[in-house]
Amino acid sequence: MFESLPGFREFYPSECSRRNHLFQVWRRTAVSFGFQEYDAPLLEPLELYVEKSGAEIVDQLFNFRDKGGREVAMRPELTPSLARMAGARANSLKRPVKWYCIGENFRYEKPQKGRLRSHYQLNCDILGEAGPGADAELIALLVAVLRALGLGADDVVVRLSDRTLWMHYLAAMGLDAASAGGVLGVIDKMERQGRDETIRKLEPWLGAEASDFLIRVEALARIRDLGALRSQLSGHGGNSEAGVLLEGRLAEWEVLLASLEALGVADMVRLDLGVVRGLAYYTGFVFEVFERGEGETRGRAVAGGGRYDHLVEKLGYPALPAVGFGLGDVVLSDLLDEKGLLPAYVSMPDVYVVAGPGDARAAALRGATALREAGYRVEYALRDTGFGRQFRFAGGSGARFAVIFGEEEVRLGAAKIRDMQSGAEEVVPVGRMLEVLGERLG
RNA sequence: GUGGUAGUAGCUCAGUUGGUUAGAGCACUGGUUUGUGGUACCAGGGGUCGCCGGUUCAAAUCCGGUCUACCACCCCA
Repeated sequence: MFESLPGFREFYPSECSRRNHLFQVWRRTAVSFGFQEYDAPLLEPLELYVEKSGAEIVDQLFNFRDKGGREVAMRPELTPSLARMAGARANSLKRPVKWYCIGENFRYEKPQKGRLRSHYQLNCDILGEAGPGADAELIALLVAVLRALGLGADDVVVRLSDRTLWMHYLAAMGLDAASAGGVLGVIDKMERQGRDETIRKLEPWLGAEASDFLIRVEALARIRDLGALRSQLSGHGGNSEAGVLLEGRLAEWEVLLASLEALGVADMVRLDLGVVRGLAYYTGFVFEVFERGEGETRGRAVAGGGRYDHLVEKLGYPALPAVGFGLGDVVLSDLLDEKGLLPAYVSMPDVYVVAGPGDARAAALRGATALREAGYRVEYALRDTGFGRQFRFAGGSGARFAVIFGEEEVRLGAAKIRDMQSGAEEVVPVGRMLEVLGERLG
C-alpha cells in the first residue's frame, strides 16, 4: 500500500471541482481587471531564493540536487520567477504590466492546518508603475476576488500597512537603515509573542529605550485612520529630513485611500501598521488579509502582498517597480468551508441516453454522439442492460433529460425525450431532437 | 524541530476484564419477470484492526518503537 507524501493532497473529483471553482473565480476576476495569465517553472535554481527572498524562506525550501549536480528548489512562491521573467523583458513590455498566475507552490515544513507542503496560489502583480494607483488597483482586485467568493466586510479585512512609513519613522527616531530593518522584523512578530519577549528583542538596537519605544509602536499599530496617524506622527522629525519624508509619505497614503474609496473597496480595508510582513524584498505598502472574528482578526493570513520595488533590479535587470499579492487555496478553502461558501459541485450530464437492444443501441450511440457534438454533456450505459436499470442510472446521474432510443422509437426514426424532473415525455423525430432539447433546456 | 491526542471497510463509528471465521449505518455492486428512475425490499463485494516488534496458550484489545493526522508551541506565507 502507498500513501501520498505528507503535506501533499490528492484531489478526487469532488475536491477537484471545489478547487476548480476557486480557480474559475480567481481567473474570471483577474481577467475582469485586465490581467493577463502567465506561468513559470515549478523547479528553479536554489540560488533564485537564497539571497533574494529573505533568509526566512530558505530554511523551508523543498530543495535537492538534480542529476546534473545543480542545486534546485521547488518554487516556494512565484514572485522571484516573475521578477526574472518581467526583468528579462523589462524594456520591451508595455506598462503597466498586469499579470496573474494560478500555480502550485511548495515548502518543506511540518504540515498542519492551513499549511501544507503544496498549495495553490493566485498571484497577481502590477509592474512598471511606482505610484499608489497600482497599489489601489491591486488591492481592489484582491477584494473583488474575496467578494466573488462570497466573503464580505464582516468576514475578512485587508490590513494595510507601509514599510516605507515605518522606515521613515524609525529614521526620524535616529535608527540607521540596517537597525530599522532589524526592528521591523521584531515589530512583525509583535502580535505573536509577549511584550517582554518583544522588548528583549528590541534591546540590541534600542537598549534601555526599548520599553518606551514599544509603547510608541503599539500606539501606532492601534491607529485606524489617516487623521490620527498624521497627528501622531506630526511630533516626529519636525523639519528634519526624515520629517519631510514622513509628510510626503502621508500624501501618498491620501492618494491610496482615496482611490480605494472610489474603487468601492474601502469598507474591506483598514489602516493597520501592525502588519509588516517577513519577506525581505518588500519596500512600500504591504497588506495581509485576515479573517474577522469578534472585532479582532484571527487565524492565519488568507492572503498577503505588497510593494517590492527593488527586487527586479536586485536580480540584475533594469529597475522595475512592482506590487503584488498571493492568495493561497488552503487557508481560503478552510475559511470558505467554515462559512458554508463552498458549493458542492458535482458535474452532471445534461442528457442520459437510454438504449434499447440490438439496432436500437447503435441508434442510441449515434444519438449520443450527435448530442455531444451539439455541446451537451451526455452519458449512457456502457453495457446493454434493461430499461429499468438504465432509468435508475439516468436518475442517479442527475441528468436533466433522458433521451430514449428504444425499438419503437427507432422504428419510427424518432427519440423520446423525458424530463427527469416532471416526468413529461415527448416523442420527436430524430431530426428535431436537438431543436426540441434546445428549447427545453434554454 | 518540541510536546499532547488519535489511527478498526471509501465515510461516520461499535467492538464487553485479552478468547473462535471483526460488526453496523451510509456509500458502492447485483437483483426484485428484459419499456420508465430518484423511495422500498433482498443479496453481495470490500478490512493482514496504520506499520514493525514484544508479552501471552491466545492481541483490534496490553507494552515499546515507527509512520500518519489533528491540536498547542517553534517557525513562517
